[in-house]
Amino acid sequence: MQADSECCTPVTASSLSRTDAETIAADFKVLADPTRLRLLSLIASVPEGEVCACDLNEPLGRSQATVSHHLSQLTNAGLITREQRGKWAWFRVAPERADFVRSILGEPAPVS
Amino acid sequence: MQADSECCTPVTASSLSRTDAETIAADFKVLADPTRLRLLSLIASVPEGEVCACDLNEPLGRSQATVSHHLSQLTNAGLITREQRGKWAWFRVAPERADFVRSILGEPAPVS
DNA sequence: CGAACATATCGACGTGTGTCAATGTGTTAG
DNA sequence: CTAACACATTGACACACGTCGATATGTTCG
Repeated sequence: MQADSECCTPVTASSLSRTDAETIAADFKVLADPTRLRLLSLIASVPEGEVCACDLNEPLGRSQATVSHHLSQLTNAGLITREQRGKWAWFRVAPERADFVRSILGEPAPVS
Repeated sequence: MQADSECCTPVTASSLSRTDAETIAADFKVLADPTRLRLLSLIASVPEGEVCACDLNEPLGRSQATVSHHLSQLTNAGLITREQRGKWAWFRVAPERADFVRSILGEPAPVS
């Protein structure tokens, strides 16, 4: 792995396990899509705190099926919550994640 | 887009632009891969502060080509820096990003 | 120069995923 | 009950991307 000169350091220190890395990567993967970020931004920006899915299709320019798919992903990740009310589904940013979501949508670089 | 009942809120508030969303998503995409996270973790965990690429192939269990590819992505994203020293390439966590990187690798959920 | 080595790049492959049209499920209105 | 509507699910498709073997680039040493 190395020749004979003064290279290298052993890398003995503890690092992420395969499973931990996969868990963290999965969390980031949810945020790594522009449509999902805009969806999250739309939900977070509404003053009432909640939006029904019927108002999310048009501003995103995506089909109803695609928006529904992304809403599921965001819900499964625990970033938003879903509440069925009559024939409409209402979404809001998960309270525990509100600060995190706000910090993400603020600046170009993640968290910074 | 809606029937006649009391649904829905206009969603007039400002949200992410398409280009902003793409920029942020690209940043997260770099962090959304287990191998890249473990690579970042290895570099961040070495006490000397820098590691040469020759010590990163074996602990990751990936080919030299794959590790090199991921190192390029992390470098392009500004998360690590690369310094050619002789025939070896040395990598360290970018100083400006050190706090951010540490916060990521600490807990299962991103930033929390 | 030429050999040995470290790293980057290339080409190819398999898999994952964002997208949509079509269809299914459940709710409300008449 | 039936029609209309809101939303979820399915199947298919295109494309992005992680991965590797092979090869290219660049460095050191004799």
